[in-house]
Amino acid sequence: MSELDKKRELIVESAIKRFSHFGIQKTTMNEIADDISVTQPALYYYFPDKMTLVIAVVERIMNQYFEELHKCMDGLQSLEEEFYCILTLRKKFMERYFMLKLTDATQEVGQIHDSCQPIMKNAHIKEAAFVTGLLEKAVNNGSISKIDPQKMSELYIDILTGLSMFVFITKNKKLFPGNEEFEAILKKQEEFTQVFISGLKMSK
Amino acid sequence: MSELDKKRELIVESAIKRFSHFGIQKTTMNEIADDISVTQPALYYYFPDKMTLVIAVVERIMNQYFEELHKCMDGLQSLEEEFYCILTLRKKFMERYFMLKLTDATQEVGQIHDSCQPIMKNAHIKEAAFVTGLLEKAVNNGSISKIDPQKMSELYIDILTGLSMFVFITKNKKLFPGNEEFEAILKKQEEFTQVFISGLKMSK
DNA sequence: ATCTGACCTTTTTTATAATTTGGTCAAAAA
DNA sequence: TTTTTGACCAAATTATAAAAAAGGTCAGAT
Repeated sequence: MSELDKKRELIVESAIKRFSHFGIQKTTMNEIADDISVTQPALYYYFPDKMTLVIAVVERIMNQYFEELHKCMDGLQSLEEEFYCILTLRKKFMERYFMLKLTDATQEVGQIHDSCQPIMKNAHIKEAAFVTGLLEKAVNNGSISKIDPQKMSELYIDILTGLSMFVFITKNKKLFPGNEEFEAILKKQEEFTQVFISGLKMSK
Repeated sequence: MSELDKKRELIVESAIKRFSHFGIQKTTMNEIADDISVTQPALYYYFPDKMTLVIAVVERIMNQYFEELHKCMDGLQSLEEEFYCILTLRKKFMERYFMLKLTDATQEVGQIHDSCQPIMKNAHIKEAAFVTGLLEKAVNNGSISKIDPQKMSELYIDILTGLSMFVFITKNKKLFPGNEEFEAILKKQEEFTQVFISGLKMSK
């Protein structure tokens, strides 16, 4: 890794810390510069603008997610185990990066979050493809019936996301959610997963 | 119905029209008064404050929902038919009263929507109880397995609501959603319902 | 019992000034 | 050449104050 890339990494690391604590909008380029003891214009030598830095941060987070996703699948046999593993990993990342408002972006100023949309869309496609793979394996296993893996994976993920939003919006009056909310989401997602898998086992 | 109640009805009708077109916040008591050709203080003879009027409006809408819900169940046999009927009715009401932000209330000023919360919570309980009834019937029918009707009805409704939020938040960049969004929601909800019912048919 | 005009208080809007922020650039430092 | 800086700018954000509009009250008219 080149010296330039090392510094880039340092900046991204610092940005992640502030972004995930204060949010993207509440973090200034000056603060990030201070964190790594350089002046603000120095940042612009590594990243042409804030948007590019944000994108680098989000990409890094999503890559980490998929890395851990593949890792935690190790040794799992059943679709049940695999799905429950996904749920806990999603919870972990949602808790950690909630302030980035990666999924909702409601009431946040547009520009920057709009620029993340392509990455998030790509991540969604990637995650859907991953789940599709799990479903195909299960179909070939004979552990579930011959459904449309593509369609079902998309539906599954959308419902997981929808349930998160549901809890945040209806149950959360506070500024940011605590452990109870994340637990509530997980519980609902688990309940759903159980029925969903049963549904997949049934022939259409 | 007394003369007083008639006038109250007139006011509520007028309020519903404006609320569902411009939203609650953007509708003034003066405008409602003008609509029925009285001065603004006259309204306060029938409703002590705006909040009370809003509550009356929301209650009226929810009552209408449950009335139509019971009506459209007539002659239906299977759980599939019943669930699909619920979906289309929910779509109808969501389209009609979207501007009231009954379910989300994000970015809306708190006070008034907070006052609707008890009604909406009650409506949720009522709807859940209704679905519970359908599930119990289906269990007794033998058309689905012996699941926990209470728990499953709650889960079902929460996922329906979650899917609505999902589409609105992720797919809708525009200020208010059009027919495509409502159709997208319905489609996802139908797909989900199909798998869900299959899941209910499986024994745990 | 129902409604009105006049009035009050609190919010919300609007207009404007002050500040901060993202971003640039020539020149210095490494 | 590569990296960093101080000085600077324009656009966006925030702070402040004035104006308008909103919700709500009340004595008295109908």
